[in-house]
Amino acid sequence: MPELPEVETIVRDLRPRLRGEQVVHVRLGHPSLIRYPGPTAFADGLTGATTGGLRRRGKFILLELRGPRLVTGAVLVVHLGMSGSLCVVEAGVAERPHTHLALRLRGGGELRFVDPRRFGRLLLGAPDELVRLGRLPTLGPEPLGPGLPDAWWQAALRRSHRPVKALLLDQRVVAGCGNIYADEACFRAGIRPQRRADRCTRAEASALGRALEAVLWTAIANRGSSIASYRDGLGARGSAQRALAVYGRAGQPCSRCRAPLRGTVVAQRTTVYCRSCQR
DNA sequence: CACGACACCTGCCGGC
DNA sequence: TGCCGGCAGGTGTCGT
Repeated sequence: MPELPEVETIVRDLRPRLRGEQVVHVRLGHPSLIRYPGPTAFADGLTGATTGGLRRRGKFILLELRGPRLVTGAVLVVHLGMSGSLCVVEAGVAERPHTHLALRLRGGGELRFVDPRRFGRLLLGAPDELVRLGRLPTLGPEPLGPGLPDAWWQAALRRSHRPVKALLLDQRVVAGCGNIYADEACFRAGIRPQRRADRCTRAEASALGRALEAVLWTAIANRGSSIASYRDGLGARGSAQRALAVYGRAGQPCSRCRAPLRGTVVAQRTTVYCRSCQR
């Protein structure tokens, strides 16, 4: 559910509400979401900690923390999985089902992580240490910010025999792209998702990189997609689903050529593309 | 090593 | 109305 634009939206919304707060109480839900350390050390480390900056890395949310039981550089790491949401509410607000973490803050707010399917993850520690311990994956570069140069995309595609879409979904290649924006980027670049990466021209590789940047920036400007249960950091629905060109539109006319969009499966994921606009 | 298949969960939607 | 199958934005693990 949440890809880079959704996670970015949540981080932007929550950042001002989390800076310089103190955690006065911790409540955990299902323990299996706590991936590091164990639930007891996790709760103890958070209790009494002071919050700092909030940032995004790929689809991960990182909240900087300082506390008596925390190593320097410690962060609370949150991955939303397919169905997770993160928001700050007033402490008195009724708790939704599947709330797996509630941090009561001295200022009267409460940071809540809700995740019905429990595909999400929570970790506590210094990011480089968590990677070294094998608790966090090594991620590829961020596709936004300065953006990745054409030569980078050309090299990445040339190196792989996999379908272009499989590359876009691989977080070790580039961090943050998921199923929606992989399809959207392929459409915008005029490349079929199932096309073998190393059979793309250099111009197509460059176009793919620029297309991914464009669809991600557009989605961020729209505050993320709002398919199904997505909520941004304020608990409201996003609006980018109206802007999607292909995702969720199998059988509907292509916005560019009016031919019916084709639904299929690529890299084990539902995929939609236009047979005439994408080659 | 690189890749594909599958497992992990609950909720929701459409069809019968 | 109610039940059931199918499907969902992600990723870790296992086998080839």
